[in-house]
Amino acid sequence: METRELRYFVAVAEELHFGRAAQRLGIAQPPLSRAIAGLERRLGAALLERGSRGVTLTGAGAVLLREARAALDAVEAAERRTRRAALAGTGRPALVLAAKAGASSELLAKLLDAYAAEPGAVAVDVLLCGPGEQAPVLRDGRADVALLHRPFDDTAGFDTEELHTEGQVAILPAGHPLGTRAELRLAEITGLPDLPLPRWPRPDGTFPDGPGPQVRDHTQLTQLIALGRACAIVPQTGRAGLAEGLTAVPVVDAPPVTTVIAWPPHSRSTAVAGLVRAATAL
Amino acid sequence: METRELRYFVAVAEELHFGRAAQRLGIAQPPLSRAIAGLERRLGAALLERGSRGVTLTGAGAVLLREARAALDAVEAAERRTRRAALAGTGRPALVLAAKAGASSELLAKLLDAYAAEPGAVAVDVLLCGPGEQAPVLRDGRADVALLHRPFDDTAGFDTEELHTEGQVAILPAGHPLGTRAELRLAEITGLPDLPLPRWPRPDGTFPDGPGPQVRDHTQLTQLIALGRACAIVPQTGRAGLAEGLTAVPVVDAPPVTTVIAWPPHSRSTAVAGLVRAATAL
DNA sequence: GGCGGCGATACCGGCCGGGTATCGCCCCTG
DNA sequence: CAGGGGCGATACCCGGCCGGTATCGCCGCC
Repeated sequence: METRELRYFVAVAEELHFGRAAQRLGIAQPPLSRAIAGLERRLGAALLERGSRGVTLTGAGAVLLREARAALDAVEAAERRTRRAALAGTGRPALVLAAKAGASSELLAKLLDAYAAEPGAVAVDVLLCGPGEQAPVLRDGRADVALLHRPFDDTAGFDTEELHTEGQVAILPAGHPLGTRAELRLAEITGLPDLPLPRWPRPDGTFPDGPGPQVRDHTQLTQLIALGRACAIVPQTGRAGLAEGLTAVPVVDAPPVTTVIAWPPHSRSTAVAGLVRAATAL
Repeated sequence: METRELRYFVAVAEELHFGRAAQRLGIAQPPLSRAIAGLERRLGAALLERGSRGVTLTGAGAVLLREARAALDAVEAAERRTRRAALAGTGRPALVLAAKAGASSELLAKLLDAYAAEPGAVAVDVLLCGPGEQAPVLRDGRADVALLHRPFDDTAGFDTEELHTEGQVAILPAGHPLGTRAELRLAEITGLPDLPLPRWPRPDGTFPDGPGPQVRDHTQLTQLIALGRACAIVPQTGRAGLAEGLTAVPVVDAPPVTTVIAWPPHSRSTAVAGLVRAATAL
């Protein structure tokens, strides 16, 4: 199977429409039809059900969609990482570290400093991601290493080392009655009608239903809290540099957050290994 | 990048010789040279150093070799799993479970029984592997799920659930002086000049240096022990059905062995999920 | 200096991927 | 019920690229 065929199939499987898929791929529709038909013939399996109103995936098609996405990510990763490795020594970014924007900034700074002090350290770029974006970025090669936060991020499929575990705090508007308490419990916060928890975007960009404002980044969040329109539960270090007008109160029964450093399991490169060593030595 | 190019590059990188690589690929040498040159041109990176005596990998080439192997495994896995999914319902093997030959046979039997009793269970094939072979088999799609044994097998890159933890025992020839002991320590066994630990093949098929006979499977091992030419340290359940002429003694300070069920992280198919559920419910 | 090994280059032929035109089918609608 | 439009499949053609053979250029070694 060629990657071209996989790309074609993914396009059709996502659009469920040959015409739109062809358009997205920048080719005409007939070659696309032929390519899919050829794929099905070679696999000896129907991948798509051509019904009278629209196209649907067969069981085998659903399997191929999942597997093809993973395979294409791996191919893309190969290309990107090779390009990056080729620049090592000459141009700059020999290693890309992905981290969630607005999180672990202190840890991140210490890590970069510690690694830079090592002999043989290469230039490290930091790629700041939206929540939950680190894993895909690591899978498709835009990054080589990532800082993830359990239990929010799924670390499945990567090698990891734990770096740090911390409790969580509630961030409240400064004047809020609960802000004077020494500690809180989850149940006291999740049910507040005046301060709903915000909704974060899902990986596909849409928002879950429910009350609470939609937020896309940290700045929006702090602003909303300061306005008294929301509250949030975040790891303790999120309290550092707390903006004007916000208070933090520990939430004793919130699950602890573990920051881990993660990398693709097959990429035991010396550069990655060095960064991991620096991280665990912190 | 097309998978053809990746296959070509891997062949050259492994052979470090264009002629032999071309032969292995079943093509002539000139198209291969051109394909690699094209790849290097498009990546803007030298992958191979053509020296006067032979070809060597550049840094970027080494990165691409690792990444390309992973990517090709993923593509192969996509193809195999799709073919298998297409047969589900009609022909038989809809799910393939990899397990180490000669290990966990009791657990395996219970697992297969428990899963078969579930509603909606599909046909499961068991693929018996040599030691350490389960992970590659899972990566390239020959299997969908595997039973692995920590700390021997590397579970990096997979989702896992722990099933069972057990201590290890030493297997000795029946008449051996240590065979009468109630328990042993690692240090008492590893140094025995008359009963060396056997050497298992590495993933590439070669054997590490050292004393001790070379063994490739469980049968050879038991035979060698019965002959008084070796001893072994194996998980407790390996004692079940102990062959004539062998004794087992617990090794109290050997690391415990955990049997886990593992599957590729992206393949949350209902069939795999059902098997995992059956396994954890044991 | 000649020879042999090896990768690169030159050149050619056939296949296949991609394009345009068109068909066949089904659904929807007036 | 007839007509039209949307959509995927088919027919057919062209060009590029993949793969083959022949040959060159370079280097090391008898």
